[in-house]
Amino acid sequence: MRRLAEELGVSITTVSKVLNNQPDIGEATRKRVLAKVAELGYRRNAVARSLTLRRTHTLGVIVPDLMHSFFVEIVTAVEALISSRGYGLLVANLAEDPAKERVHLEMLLERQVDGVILASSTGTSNSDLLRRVGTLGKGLVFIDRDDHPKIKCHRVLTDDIEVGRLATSHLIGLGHKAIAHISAQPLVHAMRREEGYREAMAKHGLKVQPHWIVPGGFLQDQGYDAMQRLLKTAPEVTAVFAVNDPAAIGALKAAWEAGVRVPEDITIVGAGDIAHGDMLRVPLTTVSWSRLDLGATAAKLILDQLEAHPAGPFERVIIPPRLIVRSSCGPPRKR
Amino acid sequence: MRRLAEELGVSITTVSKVLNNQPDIGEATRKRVLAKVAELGYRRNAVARSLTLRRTHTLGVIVPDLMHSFFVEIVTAVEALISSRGYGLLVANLAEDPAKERVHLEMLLERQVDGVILASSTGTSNSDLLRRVGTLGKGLVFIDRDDHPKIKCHRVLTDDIEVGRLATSHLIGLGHKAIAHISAQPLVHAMRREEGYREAMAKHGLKVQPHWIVPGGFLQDQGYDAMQRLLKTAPEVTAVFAVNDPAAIGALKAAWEAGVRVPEDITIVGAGDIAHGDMLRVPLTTVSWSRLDLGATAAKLILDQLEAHPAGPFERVIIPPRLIVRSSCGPPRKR
DNA sequence: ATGAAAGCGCTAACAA
DNA sequence: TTGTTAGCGCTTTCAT
Repeated sequence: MRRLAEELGVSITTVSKVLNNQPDIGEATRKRVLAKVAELGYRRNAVARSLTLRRTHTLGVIVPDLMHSFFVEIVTAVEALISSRGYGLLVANLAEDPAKERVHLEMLLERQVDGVILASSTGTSNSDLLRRVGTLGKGLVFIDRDDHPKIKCHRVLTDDIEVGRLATSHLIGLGHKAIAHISAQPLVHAMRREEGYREAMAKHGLKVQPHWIVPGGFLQDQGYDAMQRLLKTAPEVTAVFAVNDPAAIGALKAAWEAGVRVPEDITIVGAGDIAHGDMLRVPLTTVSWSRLDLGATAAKLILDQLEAHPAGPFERVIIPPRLIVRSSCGPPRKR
Repeated sequence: MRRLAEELGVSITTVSKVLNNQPDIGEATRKRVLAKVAELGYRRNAVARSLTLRRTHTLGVIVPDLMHSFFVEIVTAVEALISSRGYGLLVANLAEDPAKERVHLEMLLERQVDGVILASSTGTSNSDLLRRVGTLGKGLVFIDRDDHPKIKCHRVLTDDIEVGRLATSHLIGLGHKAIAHISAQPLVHAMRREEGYREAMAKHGLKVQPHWIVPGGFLQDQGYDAMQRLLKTAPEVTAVFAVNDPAAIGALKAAWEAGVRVPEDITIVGAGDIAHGDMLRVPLTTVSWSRLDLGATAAKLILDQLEAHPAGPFERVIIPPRLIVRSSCGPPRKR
């Protein structure tokens, strides 16, 4: 910038003003500066700019598992929206290791991001840091999560109880009675899916046997293990609602390997609408809510808070879930 | 930091030195400072730090399609490695719109990233910017790409000719003679896959009919369209090598919808080893090279250049491809 | 319409 | 061992 000013014989201030479209600059000077900028291929230093402005025009996003298409789709939506508004996106992946969350949060805070979009994989830790994010005037949005009830921030999520109800009611509607659930602890969205499952069962007068609820997790391997256990301990079960699609796919795999056919012998429904779920060996019936809406809404909320309504209320946006019927579910048969 | 210094009655410099583990600080002072840091929950401002250091400890990565598991896996590997070394990752997605590449590159340069990892979707544009990346002393690595022959930078890629050979030879070995190729232009890695296809055909004395090469692209929809055309124009074809897995999946879909069975009526092989490729309706035979190695190597090269060997030679690392046989390929039959 | 000067929060010579 | 000083490249009052 100094170089520009020197070559043009104007002050640095003038250059700065042109670059920021300040109105108090003569048309002639403006043109000259702009020409020089183009000639030298000058680009202003966002780091220096951030230091004075106390704005980095950078957001951070933390996801539990970047390999899962669900989160990738959210990140993609966020990136698309904010990059069109001149923001950059720092991506941090927990790789399902909750301990990393703190490190990543600190990394983002150190880098002075203007806001954080978080799909936490821990329901209780790091609330000190999260609180600080708000205190520092930064934006904070929880996506697909409803933990940390004390933290004041935007939340964009689906109705997870409804997710559980939708999946379970579908199975019940097909005629199933012995319906198992592969669960995940201890995040509230997982617990709510289980709650929806229980509600649907109760509503139809079906009693849930304790051993029908098998602790699994959000990962394919965990769904696989859970299903293996389930096949042994609960031969009466004809249908399974898995907490999410990766777990459902793991369950599918475990079933095949055990020679149990899906959907003929056992029926499986997932949640989250994983990529290529329609192309699977058994196209997966699932519950879907828009990742695009989720990501775009989160991005919009945070950008609005930052640029338009710094003191606006904290929103809570529900992305409605809907059932997607494919072929992994059928009526019950004896096994 | 000033606050820290004031409360402790020492100079800002002293605090800075402690924070940077400088050896010329008394043990007592060091402890006092560290205690205060913990007490106040102080974290240094990376923006200010970057300004003086002229290092942001941030890398940028640009990928053509974040939704494609191939690139997500690379990004994941990069993020895992660099975040463990204290670096942040700015992610930019082209969403298969090559025009965005320039904007994203400028965004990264403006933000003074220490290096950029690039899987370009344009073979010729933006070489001015790319050259500048090198000039500015920043790291630059091409991943899975070998375009811009004039640009001096690290390159981590696979042997794409071999990819084409591997896929095609497999089909030939199965007894196929009329083998089509769904191609993509104009990036050299795509052209090399086609070259490998031609080589393998030639080596086995098979003549490639011009209409067997159908222009497609890297996207599922493009593979779908290409296959639809192919089914009409080349009924003699019994096997297809698609430029990548998404295109192969599109082709699979087009085949099913046309009532053509895979692999019985037509056999399909892809490239890139997409996530869940083994769980597809027809588990996809493909050529695979490690995305983890690709990403980790790229990250290592750039970090080494930055921290250890600023003047080291530009490396060219080849990640070897290998065939993964699943069930989308079988021997030829009449259609 | 233009510019001088101060300052954003930090690091690094160099002195003391 | 500690502190003083001068920037890093930019924006922003406030004069002129």
